[in-house]
Amino acid sequence: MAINKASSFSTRSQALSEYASALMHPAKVTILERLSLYGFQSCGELTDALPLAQSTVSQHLKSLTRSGLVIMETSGLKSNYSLNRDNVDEMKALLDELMNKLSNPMH
Amino acid sequence: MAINKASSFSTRSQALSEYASALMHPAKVTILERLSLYGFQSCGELTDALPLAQSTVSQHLKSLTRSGLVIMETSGLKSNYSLNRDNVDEMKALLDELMNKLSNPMH
DNA sequence: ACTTAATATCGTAGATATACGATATTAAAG
DNA sequence: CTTTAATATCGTATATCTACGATATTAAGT
Repeated sequence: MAINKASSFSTRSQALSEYASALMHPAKVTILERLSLYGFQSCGELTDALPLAQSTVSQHLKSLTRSGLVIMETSGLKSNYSLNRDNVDEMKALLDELMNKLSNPMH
Repeated sequence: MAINKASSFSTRSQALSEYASALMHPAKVTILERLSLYGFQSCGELTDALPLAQSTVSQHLKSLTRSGLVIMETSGLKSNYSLNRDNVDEMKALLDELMNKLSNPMH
């Protein structure tokens, strides 16, 4: 069991759910907000700002990168993370569309 | 391990993540859209519309109800589900706020 | 070369989500 | 009262997420 049925749904609702998964943990929301505010942040700066171990933060960053919302660039020893604005915009558009559907029964 | 650190974050980002969890599966997105479109739907109608077993749909409905986005009313043998508009609006406001933060670095 | 520092990865563990079939519950119909 | 129908719950299995400490990797500094 635990067969994956996600792929039987529309690509739009799949994309929506994948982006929603990127917001699923408060730490991830906070990371995205900080990346927007500061332009970029290293793993260490984010670890200092969050009540989580370095390995856990690195794990969250990997998950955000996989989701496409975040980009990593290395600079010497540091890894700098920043928002992928294109995909953030895409997420915004999908969420706006859904919110409009839910607010306005007229399709 | 697996200690729950979610409560160490702001109530706003916690609320956001909880609503995001309600969108985490394409089936849940589809259910919310159908509830908006049709006003209400029974478990059976939703099961007919989705490629999932009745018990799985019932489980998704329970999770959506727990999240506060959906309300259940029984009518004879049937359970009719509809959107909780107040909480949908709250989710919309939280998502709008986040999307604005992510689009516009000015706080 | 050696040490230090930043990050990533590994191993592990508990919690939760997804999925189903089988069964229980409950209301209506006969 | 028995049958039927709609839904919920139970039991179970797999997958994924969250979390950590320990370790590996890698770049820079000495």
